[in-house]
Amino acid sequence: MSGKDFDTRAALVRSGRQEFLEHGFRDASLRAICKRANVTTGAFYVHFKNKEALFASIVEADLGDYLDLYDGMLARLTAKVQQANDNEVAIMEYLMDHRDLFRLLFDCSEGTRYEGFKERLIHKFEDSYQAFFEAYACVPVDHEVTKTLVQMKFAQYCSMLFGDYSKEQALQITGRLQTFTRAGLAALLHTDFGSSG
Amino acid sequence: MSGKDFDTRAALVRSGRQEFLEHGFRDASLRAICKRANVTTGAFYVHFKNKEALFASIVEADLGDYLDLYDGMLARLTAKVQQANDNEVAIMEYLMDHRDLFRLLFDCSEGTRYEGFKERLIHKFEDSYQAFFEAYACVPVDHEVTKTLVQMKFAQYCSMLFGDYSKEQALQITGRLQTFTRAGLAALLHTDFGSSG
Amino acid sequence: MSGKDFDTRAALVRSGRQEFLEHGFRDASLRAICKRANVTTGAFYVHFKNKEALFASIVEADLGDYLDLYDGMLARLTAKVQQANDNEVAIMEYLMDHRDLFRLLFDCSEGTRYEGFKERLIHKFEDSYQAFFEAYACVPVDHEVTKTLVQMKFAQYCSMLFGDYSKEQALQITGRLQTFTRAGLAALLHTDFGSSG
Amino acid sequence: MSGKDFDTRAALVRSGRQEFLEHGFRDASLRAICKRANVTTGAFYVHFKNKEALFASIVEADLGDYLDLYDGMLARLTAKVQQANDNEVAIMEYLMDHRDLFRLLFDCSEGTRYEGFKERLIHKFEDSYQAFFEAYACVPVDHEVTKTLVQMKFAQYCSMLFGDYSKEQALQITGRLQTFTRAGLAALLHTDFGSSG
DNA sequence: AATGAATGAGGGTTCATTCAT
DNA sequence: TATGAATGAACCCTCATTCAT
Repeated sequence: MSGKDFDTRAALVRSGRQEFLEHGFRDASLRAICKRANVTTGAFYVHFKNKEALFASIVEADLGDYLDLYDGMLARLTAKVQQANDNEVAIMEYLMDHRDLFRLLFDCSEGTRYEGFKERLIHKFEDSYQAFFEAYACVPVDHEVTKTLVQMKFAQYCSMLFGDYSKEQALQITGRLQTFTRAGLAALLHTDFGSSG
Repeated sequence: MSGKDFDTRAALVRSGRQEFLEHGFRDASLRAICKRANVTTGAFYVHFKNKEALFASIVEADLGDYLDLYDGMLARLTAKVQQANDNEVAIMEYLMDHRDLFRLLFDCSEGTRYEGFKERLIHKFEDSYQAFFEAYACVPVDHEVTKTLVQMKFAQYCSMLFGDYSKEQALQITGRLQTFTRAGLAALLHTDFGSSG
Repeated sequence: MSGKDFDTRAALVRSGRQEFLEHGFRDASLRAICKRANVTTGAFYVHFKNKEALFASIVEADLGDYLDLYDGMLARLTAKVQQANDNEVAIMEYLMDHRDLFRLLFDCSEGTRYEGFKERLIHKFEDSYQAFFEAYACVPVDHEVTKTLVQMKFAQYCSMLFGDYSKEQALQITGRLQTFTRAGLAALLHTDFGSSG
Repeated sequence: MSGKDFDTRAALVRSGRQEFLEHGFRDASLRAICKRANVTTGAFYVHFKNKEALFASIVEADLGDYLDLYDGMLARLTAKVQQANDNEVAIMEYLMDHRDLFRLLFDCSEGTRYEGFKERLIHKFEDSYQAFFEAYACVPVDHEVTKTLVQMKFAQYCSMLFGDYSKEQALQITGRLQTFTRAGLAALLHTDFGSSG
């Protein structure tokens, strides 16, 4: 817990984040992470049990201490969906505020215990969407159609997450796309959502 | 030309396809491919110049001989988009007819010369969409919005490609989603596409 | 002994000679030899027991059937030396007439049973030179000096053998160098060899 | 910087030198080098980037830090030749003081960036000799004759370098051979070099 | 006589992790 | 806390040779 300790650990977290983002967990080299952090491999193992522990540490650092990753965040995100579809901007804002975190979890976690995170989150979204459809649709929506709609929604998220956008741009695009999504869903469900969402 | 010859090569292609689909090109192990095919590593090199040649062979076998991969297919696919949006089903059918091919190219080709295939294809789609919008939209569409729409469209394709659907199911879902997409675009462009596409 | 047989064997001998000359025995690839000869590896083993047998065959083909390599040729060559030093040109002519042979034996035979051929030949030369010196020198010549003189003589041979000279050029240079060698030896031995050799 | 560290590296340098001298760079096996040094293959790569780096390290260790290999040494050696031919002993002494170095560079460097070292050095010598001849000869000397003379000179060097001589013996033999060389050149050039060189 | 697929050992190299210091 | 040398398995690939056809 001394100042030096913190520096080393912080440097590893920083360089680990970069390497994992660039190459993914499996293809990231521990040596490269250490080299980028100006730290020896031995020092690494003082702070982290192994490569995966570094990944976990990065992911949890991004999450902050107040959030229980596995349950809390999914609940948090899906809760917003359940408030109907007028909170797209809120979700996008949340994702953009934890950009590296979601990039890592969505695209770079293969080989860690977080593998499949995106898929699990998608599954929650599917349930939420399906519930929403059952509540509002004048016409039944096939579950497989829902699945694909959720995939498309996640593609929208990822487009922002992995694109070169500022948070402001991302929110603006999200706003524009709400027109698209809302009209599309209205047609699909034979439901009029009104003008405000 | 003996029976045995064909068997080994075919076994390598089969096991290679599986391993590449499961782990991606880079993380697939040649030893594992050979073991799965009940073949020694030396035998592998009788049939293929190297690991990438196996990948190329699989990809080209899927393509068939009638298709020029790099130019032909992109042109072929994007041509369909340029015919407006009433050929979604045709595109989906094409993709589903070459399912493993596109799975490999879209998701498992990192480290091969096919790397970036999906991104290049997406870029072509962006151009096509943008051209389409400029022709039909009553309201200008921001290029960044187009990009995200294309990402969503590819998510739709991938949802079928990587999901557990028969071609028939995929086409049916695609049909249902046309309602969604068409209405969404109409709202976005302030354009009425009529009832048939 | 059929026509076809001869062709294959001859092709292997020809391409083997090239590959051995270019890479040496050890670093020459049997596959490359076969490929250059448009012959399969299997066919190779019909005609030759193994890689070394091809080398031996090449060397013996060059020698002709009338010459017993190990003893005969050494005797032949060293006999000339014993006739004093006025047969330099004859030796050079002999070497140039069997140029590939001596290139192979001198420089490309590592790993074969011919390895050390040059060294053995050099040793014979040393003996011959030493005997010559003992017969003609007015002053004793240290054996180690003899050794180096023989090395230099072989360097002269190799300079022609591996250089890009026609036989005529080689003989001409040899003639010029006789002036050098003779005067040098005369000074070393305190002996006057006269003007003709 | 610990004692163990130095030992391993030194052991690898020592065994590498032996293996390279015995088999040449290309045919030396890293595994064999490691085994001879009682070290795992992994340990090798702690100390050297790759096989060639070990070779370079050995060569540069032999050179010492005061000498710039590529330019410096060639200049150094050829400079001596340009001082006429009375410095044979100095050259020989220099070579014998860096015996393994020159053995490696002359005979074992194929496949490394030092490949062709001897040939380049020989070329420099040819230029120096030719210049010397043009300055002192009463009779023109054909360039091809010069080439062969240089080859013979190098044979003399190599005879010492690869023979089993002490430095003292080598210098003594060199002295004796000066008689030979000087008289030979005098005859060839029709020039009297006097008694001292 | 000829094929060419198959073998299995060995090539150089990289890896995450351990451990004496 | 930190070092960095060491491990040993795994990586992709090449080799001379064998053998069923």
